[in-house]
Amino acid sequence: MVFGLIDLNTVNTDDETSSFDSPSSSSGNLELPASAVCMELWHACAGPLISLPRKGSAVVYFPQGHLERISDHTALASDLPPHVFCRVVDVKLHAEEANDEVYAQVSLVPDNEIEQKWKEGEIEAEGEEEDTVGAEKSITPHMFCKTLTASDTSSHGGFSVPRRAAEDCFPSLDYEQQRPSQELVAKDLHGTLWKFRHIYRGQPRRHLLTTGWSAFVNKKKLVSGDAVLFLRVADGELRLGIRRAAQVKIGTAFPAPYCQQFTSSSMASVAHAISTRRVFNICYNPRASSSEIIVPYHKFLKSLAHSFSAGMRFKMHFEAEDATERSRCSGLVIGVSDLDPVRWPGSKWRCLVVRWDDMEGNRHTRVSPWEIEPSGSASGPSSFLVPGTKRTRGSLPTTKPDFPIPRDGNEPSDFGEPSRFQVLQGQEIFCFSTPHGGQSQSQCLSKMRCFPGFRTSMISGVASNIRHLQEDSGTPSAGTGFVESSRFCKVLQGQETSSSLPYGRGPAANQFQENSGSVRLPNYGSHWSAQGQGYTQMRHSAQLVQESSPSSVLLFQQPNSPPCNLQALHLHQKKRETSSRDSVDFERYAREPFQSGSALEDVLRNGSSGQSEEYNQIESSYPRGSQNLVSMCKKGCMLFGFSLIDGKHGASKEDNLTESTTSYNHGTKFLACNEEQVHPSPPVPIKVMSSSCTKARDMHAVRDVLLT
Amino acid sequence: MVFGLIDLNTVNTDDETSSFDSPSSSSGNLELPASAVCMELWHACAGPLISLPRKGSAVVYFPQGHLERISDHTALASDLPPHVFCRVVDVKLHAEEANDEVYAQVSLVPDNEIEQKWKEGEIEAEGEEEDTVGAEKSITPHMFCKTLTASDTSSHGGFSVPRRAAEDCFPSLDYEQQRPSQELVAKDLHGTLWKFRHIYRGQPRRHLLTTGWSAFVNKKKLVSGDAVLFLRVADGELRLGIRRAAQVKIGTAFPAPYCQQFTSSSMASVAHAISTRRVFNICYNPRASSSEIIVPYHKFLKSLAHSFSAGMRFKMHFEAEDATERSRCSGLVIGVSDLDPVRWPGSKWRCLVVRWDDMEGNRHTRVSPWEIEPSGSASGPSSFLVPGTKRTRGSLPTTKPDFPIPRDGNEPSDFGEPSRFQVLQGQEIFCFSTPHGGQSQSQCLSKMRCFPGFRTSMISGVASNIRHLQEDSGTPSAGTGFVESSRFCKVLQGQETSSSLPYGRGPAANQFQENSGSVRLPNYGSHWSAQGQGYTQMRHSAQLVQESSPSSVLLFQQPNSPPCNLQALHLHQKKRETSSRDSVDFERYAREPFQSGSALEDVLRNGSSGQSEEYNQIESSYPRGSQNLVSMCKKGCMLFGFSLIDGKHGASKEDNLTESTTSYNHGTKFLACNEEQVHPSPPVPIKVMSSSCTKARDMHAVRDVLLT
DNA sequence: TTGTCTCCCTGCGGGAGACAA
DNA sequence: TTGTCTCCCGCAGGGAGACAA
Repeated sequence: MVFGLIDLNTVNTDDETSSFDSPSSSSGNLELPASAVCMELWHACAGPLISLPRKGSAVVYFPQGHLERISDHTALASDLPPHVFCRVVDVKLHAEEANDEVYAQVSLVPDNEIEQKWKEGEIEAEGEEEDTVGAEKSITPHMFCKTLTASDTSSHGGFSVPRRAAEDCFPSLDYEQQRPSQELVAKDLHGTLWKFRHIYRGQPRRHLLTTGWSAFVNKKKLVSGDAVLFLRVADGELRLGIRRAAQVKIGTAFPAPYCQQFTSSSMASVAHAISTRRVFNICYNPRASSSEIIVPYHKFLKSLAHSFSAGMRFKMHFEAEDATERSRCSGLVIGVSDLDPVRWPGSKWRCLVVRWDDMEGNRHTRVSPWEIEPSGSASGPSSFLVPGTKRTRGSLPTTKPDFPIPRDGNEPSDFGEPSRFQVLQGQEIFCFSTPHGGQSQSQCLSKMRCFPGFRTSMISGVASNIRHLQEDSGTPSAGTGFVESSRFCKVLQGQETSSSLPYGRGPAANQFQENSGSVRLPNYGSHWSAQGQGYTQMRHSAQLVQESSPSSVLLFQQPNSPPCNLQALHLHQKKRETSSRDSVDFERYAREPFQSGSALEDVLRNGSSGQSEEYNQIESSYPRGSQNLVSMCKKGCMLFGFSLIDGKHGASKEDNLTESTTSYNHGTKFLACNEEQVHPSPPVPIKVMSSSCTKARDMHAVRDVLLT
Repeated sequence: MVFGLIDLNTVNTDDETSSFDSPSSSSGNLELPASAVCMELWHACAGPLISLPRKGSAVVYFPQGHLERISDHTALASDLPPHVFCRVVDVKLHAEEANDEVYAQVSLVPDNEIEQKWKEGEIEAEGEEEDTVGAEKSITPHMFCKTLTASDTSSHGGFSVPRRAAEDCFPSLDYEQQRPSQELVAKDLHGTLWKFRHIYRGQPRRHLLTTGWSAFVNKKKLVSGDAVLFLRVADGELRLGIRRAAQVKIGTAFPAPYCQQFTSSSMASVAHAISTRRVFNICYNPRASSSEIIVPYHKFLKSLAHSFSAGMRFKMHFEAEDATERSRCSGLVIGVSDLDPVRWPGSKWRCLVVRWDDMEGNRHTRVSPWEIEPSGSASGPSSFLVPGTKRTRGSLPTTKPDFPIPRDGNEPSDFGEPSRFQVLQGQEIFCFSTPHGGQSQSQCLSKMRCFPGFRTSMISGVASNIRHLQEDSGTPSAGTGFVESSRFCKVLQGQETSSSLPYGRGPAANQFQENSGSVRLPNYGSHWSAQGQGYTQMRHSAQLVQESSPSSVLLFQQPNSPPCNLQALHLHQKKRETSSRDSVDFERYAREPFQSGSALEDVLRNGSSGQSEEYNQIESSYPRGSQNLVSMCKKGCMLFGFSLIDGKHGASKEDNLTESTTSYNHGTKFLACNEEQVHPSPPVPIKVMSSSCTKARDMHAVRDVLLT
């Protein structure tokens, strides 16, 4: 049940027609095999940008890129083809002992069949439909992630726990006492237990972790800007993970020993395995932002559907270390040629010579086709970006399809379709509502790859067929299928929740078209659904802008996009009170994705028929913190005191209707901020930290010396 | 010059006839090649028990033992012979980064010639004469080693520097000041610099290291019982090493990464190298006490000269971790058989099945012939132990030489003949003066292997030919040639010095025979010499006994053994004031070892003609701390307030003459204590530390976790 | 609601002499 | 001479409410 999934602005809701009988446990028939580390925690730590190939899916492995990654360019791989078509045999989740960095070990086996298809130019989707959202399970609803503030990491005092997070994730305290406190025990990725004193004190009262917190910060070498995440798994156990800020990635200081094993030392064995068509392993660091050397086959295929030529403008989702770079990742293709015509003739790896619009970043002057998205007036994405434009099955999104396009169909990304815990982060959706063509659109779209839930739900509002939704999801313009997945939990900063609400398609679609200037953008990523939604409330536009404090934890809510998940949860809560608390049958969604007549479709069909009265009906049934939730919603979706319709930060619905361009700018701004949530890296507080907490830093330096 | 070699009870003196023109630098044509670590420091850290094969010498390598050492007993080595005859190609000195443990990488190459000789039963000494004491150089006279007390390692206060040590090793302070202090910078094995504040304060005044000391203790994870050693090398630079107590060997917690490389992972490559007769490397940990898998060829040969049979009693120098086990290492041979008749037929490795007299220790029930020394009434050693018995060249020390004995000649141990910094530790010498036969003798002799200087000088007093000295040195009874070498510096605990005094042979030999009940035992290890000695003083017996404090640092002085080195130094000081302070030409000794008519022989001839008036003449010329030295000697060789003739701990000369048995018991006791100097491991202070310094220990635990 | 600040207070530990072995 | 003890004192840092954003 979604009982515990309640969080601040987005709510996990279930389709009432789906079966919720199976309890949600932390194990199950998971797609990824049980590994050394807790899977939910792994995904929580990996963050929403993670893109993991699925077991059983078809991918392309680029030895050239692999050799590029490891410094040894002299390594032999001469007899390897530039593109090795593989089947993913296994994906194992791991975490570095030294720095808690998560990584995955991907086992690949060369697949002649895929290669054959590739050579024959055959377009195939090879029944990956079932694989897309399939087999995902094990929700971990009680979770929060908070970027550490300077106070959190200072040596004076402990960790300030967001109230809702504490109430959601921690055992409840006896508030009758003068200073309620308890001991929390949380297990990290390595199974290490950490004890904290959780106390509720201060004037005004707040939740704090005191004793034990400092030790944790020091041991983990956390600095302000890093993020910690707590999650309560099914049996009530607490898990504890960290996400380091991009700048101070210790991974560079401590080269991952296990990862290293797969990157540097075993290139020869990889080559040998490929030549003998045996299984080989590749290390996959989801937080490393280098070009991936494993790309889903269909993404690879689709990227080549474009005709890249000099002069073509493009956008790139540039996952730089510095999150701020993210909003400037457009460029111009100035040539198409082999990177290494001698050793890798015909390789698509970085076959495009590009010039970036801004020359600040020391970016590669070469990119691979699948890394970028063409932009420009004539580019394909606009074909479905125009509101109301219904795309039909088989229509090609690109204008110049000089390469066979994969057949339409339910072909989602192999790299983990957003499945759950997607949160409403609607601002970038304004691209859809404000098609300014070319660059702006593409810029938006490229950003959207982080939030596939939005895209999907967006499309669900446009297309009349669920399958079209999937189809569109696979269009290059929508991220070339390489959707960064928060497979299990896109844990969001601060008060954000871990699930989302699918958006109904019928009335919603109409509404969407009617209000072509504004888009209601419910979160959709996890394919959860809610039958009823407080739709009236949803239409309140709201936006939270990250304020001056860079490490503040805020939710970004698109103006005019309905922050309905809260209500939807309430609604669902009301309707499914009898279900077990933590059980949500995602598996069923996985097995029956987007089938007409399925439970999910029912939700989609009815989702947008929000009834505020339903919301009112259920507000009393909310178990904990319901007063706050209700008051928030009554105040126009206040989030932690911020009104979601606050004119200061958000635009009213009317504003957006008339000032879509302004809204778009908001959207642009948002994206940078949102990226910062993922890579919490405010420069200022980090600097403050390094000066105000010299002692702790010194200790870290000492440890660094010791460890190296 | 030996100017700076002065220390408390033993003195480095030079033969006045030798050339002292070449300054003693820390480099030179050293036998061991310059390696990553400071050689003097390495040897200082390795301690006096170290036995390193010499470059160029012939050794026997036992793959069987190698496989035994590494846990992988399934490793292939089936095609290797049990005895691999090798030539030592190189010896490289290293130190573990993690724990400062010293080790050596010995490069061996299979040598057909040696093998051929072995197969033909040929006895050879193959010109190793020159190699024995050859090429040793680079004295590092200013050095001291102190076992850390609880106070030294406590968090309150610093390190109490023994006065003499401070005066000898550290730059002198301006004692005019109220609290004289200076900054010391010392370099450890890895080249890391450590800064300490050296202050002379307190009432009464004492030398202390304060600021910086705690950091050093914590970084190195020192506990009370560990020992630190400072040495001042030629250019005045300070070196800083540590010797950990045996019990808390961190080496077990941190398996030596580099060492590991040579023990576990490369057995296959070793086998391959041997089969192709190429160079291979073996890790050699001088402080690990397991049976050595590399044994000098001549030692191997001589050990097989004995006819081992069931019922034979033996003694074994048991280098257990726990030093206290050292005095009970006798046993009975109960069988001779192959350890592994299938895989290693005919192997001498642990071919003797033994039963130990005490069954406490979990010792091997099998030993190798070269590990033990036969004992019993009929055993050979007594043949030259009887005072006055002159052995002639070619006489066999063993009674049943069923194996060809190596030809007589100047064939010292390949494993580092004691060269310098041997200190007078005469107690075990009483074996010679009190021959009780069999077991007692052998026990003494086996102990003597630690102090080959004594043996050599002892013999020099007996034999009329220098070459006989070497010959005797090679007899099995005198340590089977496997002499633990303090090649460069046997750094002694506390106030002990780092050089020794050769003992004249002519008059000394006479004297020796005259006073058959007591032996004057000047230190001899470094082949330094003094022409004149305050011999009257020397004959004062003195002994320091380790008092109740287990970590106290004391010198053990045999009653009735003359602590003459002090005076000898004074004498020499007087005579050679014009020489440069730190220059001692050891090289010349190395080039001309024991040649008749050489400078050294002159010394030996005249050494015992001590003149107390000479001592009196020079006392005023001693540069620093001379008053103390003089007063000490005048008081009957007081050492730090302990009278060397104190009846409480030592026996007077007369006592020893009439109570040699008692003296022998003293000797037995001494040896255990001396071992403790090498492996300073008092259990009590360590326990105290772990309770009183919990914080520091916790930090270590943290680091352990981080480092593993 | 929560980030930051300041204040309080404890305890660690460095540094000194006292004292005794 | 030096190991141990105790005392002094500075300071790091944990923990609390105040205050404001």
